[in-house]
Amino acid sequence: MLDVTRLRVLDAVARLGSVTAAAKELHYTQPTASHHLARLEAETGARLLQRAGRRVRLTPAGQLLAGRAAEIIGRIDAAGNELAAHVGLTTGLVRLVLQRQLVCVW
Amino acid sequence: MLDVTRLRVLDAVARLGSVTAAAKELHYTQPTASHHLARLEAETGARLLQRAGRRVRLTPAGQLLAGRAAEIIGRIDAAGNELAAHVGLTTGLVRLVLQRQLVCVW
DNA sequence: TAGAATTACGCTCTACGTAACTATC
DNA sequence: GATAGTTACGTAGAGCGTAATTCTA
Repeated sequence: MLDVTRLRVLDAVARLGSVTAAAKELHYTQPTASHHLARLEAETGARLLQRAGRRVRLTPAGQLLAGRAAEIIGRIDAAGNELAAHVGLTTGLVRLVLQRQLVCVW
Repeated sequence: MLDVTRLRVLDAVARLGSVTAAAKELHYTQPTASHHLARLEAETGARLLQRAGRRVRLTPAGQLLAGRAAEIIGRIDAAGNELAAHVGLTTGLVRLVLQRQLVCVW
């Protein structure tokens, strides 16, 4: 099963054009983003990136997967928003959530 | 961001009707599945399950999220299959992957 | 030589299992 | 008492960062 954390990195690289920019957007360091990409290639058995000078470019397989990744991430975000709206409407609570950790409800 | 691992547990509970059956299908122990569900409720701030005797039933919020979870999981699986087909067609490799760990390529 | 990526290594935190507990039929 | 679920606790592994290395414009 594809790991969504790694798909997020691939999606960011596809949109922003570099590992560094992707890492920055996701609040990772560059090595962490690079590591996720390397693991994604190992886990899928597909070459997803190729060096182009000191930049990287997506292979056809990488572009294919990045497109699907964007759809999947969109679905996940939409589901989260939908649930939040549902909960908000039915309970009227306000939740403060930091790093997946519930901090406050009132 | 919703955790897909936990969504898989919720989806299995929705389809199979119990935490025990869901755990078995996903090759987890029952406490592990139960823990994922508890964390999912804490992270989303929504009641997703309610005890019904010694079974559990999904709340409306739980049913909503379970439906979206099934869609998301389907998308992820489809993307993985699509990529595998693409790689298979272009390289002719056979990959043996166990627990996300690449074991052999030839 | 400055910028971009990878590799090496260590630490923290999460995922998971086992064991113990609670509750319902 | 058997079955279903939860809570407590310990451990192995993954995620992330820092540091060091490689490569290219």
